[in-house]
Amino acid sequence: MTKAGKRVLIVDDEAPIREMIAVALEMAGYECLEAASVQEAHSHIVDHKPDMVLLDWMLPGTSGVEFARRLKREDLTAEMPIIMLTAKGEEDNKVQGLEAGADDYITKPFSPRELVARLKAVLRRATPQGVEEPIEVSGLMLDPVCHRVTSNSKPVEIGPTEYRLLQFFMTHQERAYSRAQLLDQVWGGNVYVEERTVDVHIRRLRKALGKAHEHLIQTVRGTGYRFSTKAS
Amino acid sequence: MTKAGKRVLIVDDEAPIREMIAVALEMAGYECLEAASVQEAHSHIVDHKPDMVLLDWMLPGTSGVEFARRLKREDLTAEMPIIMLTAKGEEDNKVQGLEAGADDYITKPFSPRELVARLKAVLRRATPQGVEEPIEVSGLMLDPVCHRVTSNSKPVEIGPTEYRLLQFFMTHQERAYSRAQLLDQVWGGNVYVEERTVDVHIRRLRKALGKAHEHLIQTVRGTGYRFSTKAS
DNA sequence: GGCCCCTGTCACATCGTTGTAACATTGCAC
DNA sequence: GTGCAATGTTACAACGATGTGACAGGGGCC
Repeated sequence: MTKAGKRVLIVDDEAPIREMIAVALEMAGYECLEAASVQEAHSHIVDHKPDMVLLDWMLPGTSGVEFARRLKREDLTAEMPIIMLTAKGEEDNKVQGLEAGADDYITKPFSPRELVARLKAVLRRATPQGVEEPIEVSGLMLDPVCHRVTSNSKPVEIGPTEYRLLQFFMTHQERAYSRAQLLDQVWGGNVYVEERTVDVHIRRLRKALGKAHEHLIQTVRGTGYRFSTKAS
Repeated sequence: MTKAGKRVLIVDDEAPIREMIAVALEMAGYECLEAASVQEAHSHIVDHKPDMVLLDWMLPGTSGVEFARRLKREDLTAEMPIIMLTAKGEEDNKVQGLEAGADDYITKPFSPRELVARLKAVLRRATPQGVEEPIEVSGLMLDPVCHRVTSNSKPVEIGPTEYRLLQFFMTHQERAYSRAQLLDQVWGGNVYVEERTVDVHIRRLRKALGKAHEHLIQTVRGTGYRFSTKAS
């Protein structure tokens, strides 16, 4: 859900440059949107809600800085990180760019590696490290910060998928979910796996939780599964 | 200790620039020291133990880079964050500056806002100064003052990077960190290295700690690493 | 210059995880 | 009880993530 590529909007009026950037980013696992103009960029933003924007300094019509400023002013987009791209020699613009609210600033030419590294850094800082509180249910505890699960204080060994599954259940208790819903929420929307795979992971999770807590994961016959403290 | 403004030492031979920076920083709640030369800077450092140094590239006598290198080499000042200031067009020096041990790098002209932002970022990353107590965990001890690590009283030979990595872990126990976060915190946000590099240094650290303590550094599959005394 | 240490990266080895299929069991409808 | 569908359980091969050793470049030191 989070690890699955973030969406990056590339705004540049030169198609080859956009393309080059897009290729680099896609290889790094990002999903790319491209826009040649401010107008196009804006509609992309509205339609697809990208996680961040790569914005060229030079754009036909409204300039990049101006656009950045506008994005930062609107509530909807104020939190969206922006990296500005500029040709070498326009160094003076740097200050303007950062003051317009850009989160970082890259001078062309740049290596794909540098781009990806900076992009990662910016995304990392922008992603609110929400105050992740541990969740505890009758002796079963999941601590997102430590990335650890304990059953009556004893550590529980589970793989990443089981961890996400359990986390989802513990944050959505008492409600039944179909296998399809679980695949959506835990695996991520755009993967194709058999629904029966869910059963197997449920089994693994139950086994890992042991007799002490396996009953918390209940089968809802004909529908799916439910995490509940009440007896079924 | 933290709430009260941090002390920042400004080293630049041009008084007006020092003044401008000082005003900006004081408005942001920092306490400023000024030095026009390396000698003056050095005595300020000895006398007042600033929390960080803003260092101009061009200085009479010893150059800024050289001074930075010297600071990083001496135990007393090795942990002190440095931000280098440079005039426009000396972009190439950037690499030199960072390699000399600077934590960040700002090109003149810069906005006060940028300066304060970067300074905050660097300070945030910096290990909390002040009373540097040795940290001890089940026979593994790290003494920041002596810059030394011992495992059951036997000295542990590690390089600078492994030392910083271990120090970070020991001051942030139990919590899981991604490779990206470790790069941010231990390497500094402005270097671009492969994430797998973290694995290699983890390996070197584990090897150096030996069987007695290597288990303290735990792999969190699919996520990163964690320093913990509890079994995984 | 020559030596040594540290660093970042690569290639390869190893290990854990994952999805699927095959088979066993359960529960429900009749 | 019988039959059928849904679910539980196990085994396994492929894949991805991590461990590991080796290497080249750079800088400090003499």
